[in-house]
Amino acid sequence: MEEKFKRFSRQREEILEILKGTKIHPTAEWIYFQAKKKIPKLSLGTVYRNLNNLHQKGAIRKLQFGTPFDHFDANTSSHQHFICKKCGKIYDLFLNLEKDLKTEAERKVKFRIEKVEVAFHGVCLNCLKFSQ
Amino acid sequence: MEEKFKRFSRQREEILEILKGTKIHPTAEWIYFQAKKKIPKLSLGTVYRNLNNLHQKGAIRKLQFGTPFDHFDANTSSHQHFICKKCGKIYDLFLNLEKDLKTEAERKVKFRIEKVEVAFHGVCLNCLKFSQ
DNA sequence: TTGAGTGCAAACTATTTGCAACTGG
DNA sequence: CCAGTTGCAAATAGTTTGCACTCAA
Repeated sequence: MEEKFKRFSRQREEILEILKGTKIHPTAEWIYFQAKKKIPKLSLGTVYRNLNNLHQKGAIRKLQFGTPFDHFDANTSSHQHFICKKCGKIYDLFLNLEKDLKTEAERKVKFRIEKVEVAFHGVCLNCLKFSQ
Repeated sequence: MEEKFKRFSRQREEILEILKGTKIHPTAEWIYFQAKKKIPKLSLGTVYRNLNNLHQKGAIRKLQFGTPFDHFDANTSSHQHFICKKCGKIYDLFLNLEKDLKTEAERKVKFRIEKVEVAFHGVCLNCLKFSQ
């Protein structure tokens, strides 16, 4: 699935491994600093190039939550996100209604729907408890 | 509802009117060029400042669709978007499942959910017909 | 050998911001 | 008046890109 690239590269391998090993939906820069621990000469441009490459190939998801940063997610299976406006943390949700949403949309319009993005915004339990 | 500002300004009024009068979910620049027809001295910075202001007050929605541009929408009632990856056009959808989605999410996590964003990506009917 | 991939730095560009001037109440 | 708002231009900052070099196949 993720071997649609022309060639192997240690940088790309490492970037994908790091992304698969976290659930925090990191930014390019976070991935860059993690990967730099193992590949000290790594450059940020390479991280961006590979993330875009992986995204185009469908190996990862690229997410925007209204912050100035793009976030990345190696979990490409159907799930949703909750973004806490206090702490900025991004949580995964696994709701069953997503496919119904697609079905309902397809009943209303004759478009070819390829992707559904669902994002919830609000305040997470932790922030509700402690910062208010 | 939209009069939570400290003072009246012709620029902000015009920006909001233009946004209310379109369904294309325009960018700041598009609004800028439209408004400039009536207020020639208008600057792009003012457009951004007012759009952010209106957004913070809840008078408009700010949308990101994976393009480098922010899009704006004066329709703040519950609805979803479909973005065509061929022509870039943004369509409104009005699905009934959105509140169920919120309910299902609230059953799973004890977060305070304030906003739900649903975006579909794919190819619209027009592009399906004509460009393949 | 060769062209895909990299590191580096400069370029790009959407958006934000500082500041002096303006203006609405 | 005087604080909110503007126009202008410069700054910011996340991302992209050109180029010479490296390295996988």
